[in-house]
Amino acid sequence: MNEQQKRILLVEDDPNFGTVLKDYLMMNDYEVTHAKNGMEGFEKFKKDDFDLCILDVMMPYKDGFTLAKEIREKNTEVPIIFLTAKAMKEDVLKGYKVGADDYLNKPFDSEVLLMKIKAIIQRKASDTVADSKQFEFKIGGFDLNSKLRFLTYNGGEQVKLSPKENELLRLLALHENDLMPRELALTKIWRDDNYFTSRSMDVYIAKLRKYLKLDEKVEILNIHGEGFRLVVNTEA
Amino acid sequence: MNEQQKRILLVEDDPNFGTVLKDYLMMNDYEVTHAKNGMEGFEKFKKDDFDLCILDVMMPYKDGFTLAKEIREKNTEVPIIFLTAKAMKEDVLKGYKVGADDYLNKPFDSEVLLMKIKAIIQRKASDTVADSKQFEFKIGGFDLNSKLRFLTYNGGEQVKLSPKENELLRLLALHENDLMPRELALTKIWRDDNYFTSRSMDVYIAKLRKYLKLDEKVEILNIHGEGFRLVVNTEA
DNA sequence: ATTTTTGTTAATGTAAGGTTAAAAGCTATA
DNA sequence: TATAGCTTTTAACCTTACATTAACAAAAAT
Repeated sequence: MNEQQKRILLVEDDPNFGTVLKDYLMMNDYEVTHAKNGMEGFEKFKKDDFDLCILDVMMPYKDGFTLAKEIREKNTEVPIIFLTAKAMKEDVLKGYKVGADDYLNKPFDSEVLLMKIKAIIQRKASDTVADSKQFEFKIGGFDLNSKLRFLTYNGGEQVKLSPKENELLRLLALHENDLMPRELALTKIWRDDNYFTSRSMDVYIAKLRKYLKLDEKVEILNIHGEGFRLVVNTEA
Repeated sequence: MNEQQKRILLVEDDPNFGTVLKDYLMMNDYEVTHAKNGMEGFEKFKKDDFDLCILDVMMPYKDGFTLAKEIREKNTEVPIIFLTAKAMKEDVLKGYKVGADDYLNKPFDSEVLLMKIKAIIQRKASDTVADSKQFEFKIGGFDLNSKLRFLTYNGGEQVKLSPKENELLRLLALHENDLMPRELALTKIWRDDNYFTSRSMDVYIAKLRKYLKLDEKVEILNIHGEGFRLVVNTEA
């Protein structure tokens, strides 16, 4: 077998620590690009295609969170790990809002980092692959253009979708006729899973159902405790 | 929300360390059964269904390797992690021969353990799904889709099943025409075996019988004191 | 005959989901 | 910086879905 080497963008301003970490990761079969600050990090990010970003939070010019936000604007998928100088709850929260997949307090055990990297990359690999690039869907009489965020019924009028509406419907469409687990939507779209985000999602389901009412063959079913299922009934 | 809690069997004779570790794992959303020695460990293993076993190697009466061997005889799948007092190559090898999935030298970083657990459980999950988890069954004129939790009769309308209904019917289907022991359903589905859960199960049997009435060739028979048997009569 | 086990229906309590509306966040633009 | 126009979250209230327990009848075992 032999998966191809995974590519990591490491943004770390401390030259000693940065080089050591880079070498360590390379020894563990990752291809590592090391940027010395946020600016450089973003440049390198745009130029290349990474499987994971490891960002130091404390950096001159451009801190890790700001960089992460910029990266997220370009790419909503790539996993991000933050390195923080010490446990700072505020920061951690802020990090999660940007869509961090994990964070680590320096100094950290390098083996822990390695395990996290493995877990994260593997997780992403199993979700994403084919999915991540599909933006147009036929759903019964509807056409969803997920890039431009609109829904048309029988070529007629276009309904504009909000970002969340759009992502949720897209996720449902990707799993048409199959279970779309609640948890999946929450982690992929809301990047958080708690009572309120879950209720928020229910609100969006209600909105989507309203849009989809035009075609009575299309419906969103609930699977209690599991998630939702977008079905398109074939028969009359 | 969400995946169900994973169950860990922890066999560790040092009471202090054992309790601390148990608490730590429980804080991280695992359900932990703690056994204080190999004997007890094996008893608990037989009674329940675990997703992972963590075995201390050094234990009085029955060491971890011996226990692992016994466990393997009952179950070739369940992942096993060994805790060894210190790096001992010999032992490690011996462990792998028994089919250990990993080992850790005490003292170890608890976060590392956590990551290993996650990785191992996930890996198993992804192996297993396809094979051992069968989700579609034909039962006479019925089709059971156990993933989406519905039952159709002759391609007609879909009846939604509750989680318990679904799991119970699936278990019966897995043993079609054969005895499905009461105790099996109780430990696998209810994860508990007492008067009330047993009565609860009877209620579910009644519910399933109601659904299955549509096809008079399909029935659930009781084997007094033993369990139930899902039969599909072939002749007219 | 009488004690256990099972069959079945109904009642109860709790959790999850459906829906709408109000509040809070954003962003752009005046 | 105020404001208009959106998006998203939170709140509230209601309905449905589930699992358990109770209650009583029937069947099987002793």
